[in-house]
Amino acid sequence: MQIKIDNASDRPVYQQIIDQVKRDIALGRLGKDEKLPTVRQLAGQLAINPNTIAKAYQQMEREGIITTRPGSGAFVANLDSDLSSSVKKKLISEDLERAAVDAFHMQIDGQTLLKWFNEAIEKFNLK
Amino acid sequence: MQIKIDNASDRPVYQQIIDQVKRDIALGRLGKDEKLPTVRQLAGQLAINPNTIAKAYQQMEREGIITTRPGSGAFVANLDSDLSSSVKKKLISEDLERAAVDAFHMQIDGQTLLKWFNEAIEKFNLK
DNA sequence: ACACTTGTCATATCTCAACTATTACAAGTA
DNA sequence: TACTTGTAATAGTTGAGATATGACAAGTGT
Repeated sequence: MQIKIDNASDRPVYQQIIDQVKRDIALGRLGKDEKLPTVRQLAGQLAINPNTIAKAYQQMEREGIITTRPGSGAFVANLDSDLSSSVKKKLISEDLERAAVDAFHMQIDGQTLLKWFNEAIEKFNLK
Repeated sequence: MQIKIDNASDRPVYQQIIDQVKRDIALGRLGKDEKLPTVRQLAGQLAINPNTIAKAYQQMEREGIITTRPGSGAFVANLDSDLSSSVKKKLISEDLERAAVDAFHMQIDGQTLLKWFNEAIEKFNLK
């Protein structure tokens, strides 16, 4: 479990942890039932407060990404999204439209953007 | 100039304003040299502090999105991106990969994601 | 049973970004 | 000259994020 914290980032530390765990799962680097580092382990390794790690784990559990058990640890859960299709589309389209707006202002043409999009999804085996 | 503030959003107010101005420009609703609402106007309309509007305008000027002149107002500037191609790709790919990761966890297949992507870029006439 | 590990909880404290409130000023407009 | 406009400065409030520390209940291993 290789996690890196970018202190220059405007993104909070606990959110960076969530991002990277979700990314590793999507990339297949973390499989179902696989064990995550313990709260105190990761806190020591990253030299940050255990509460911050705990916050990340708790939020991921709420999202259904992992399951946690005191005494055992934290483990990757099943893929199980209970969101409605319309909510899913809304959440994801926000990211996609933000990319499109930025592309416009950066004068990126549609063809280039599509190429980058394909590169992005090839990293993750969607479907 | 129709701007809506979502107080429930985790996104700061000044950032929401920037998002929507950039979006309106990309959508063609705001054209070059077109005048934005004055700081005090928009502040009154949204019932928020003028400083917050000013902050948004200042940041947009720094980004080259608009030009401002005391006494006159704020106006849409030229499209003029000075970022290198690699930086552009990095910034945009962050959004695209985030969408891909979320899609994975929401169990969205690649085909559906591609459809949503096309819908997103059709709103903006990219080239 | 016992010692240990693990996630969780609670409290207190610190920092910083965001926002508000208010006043003043310089540049442009009419 | 009177007015509008963006900008600046100062002071204050709020909340999120992070830290420090200690305790607790649930699970593990012997």
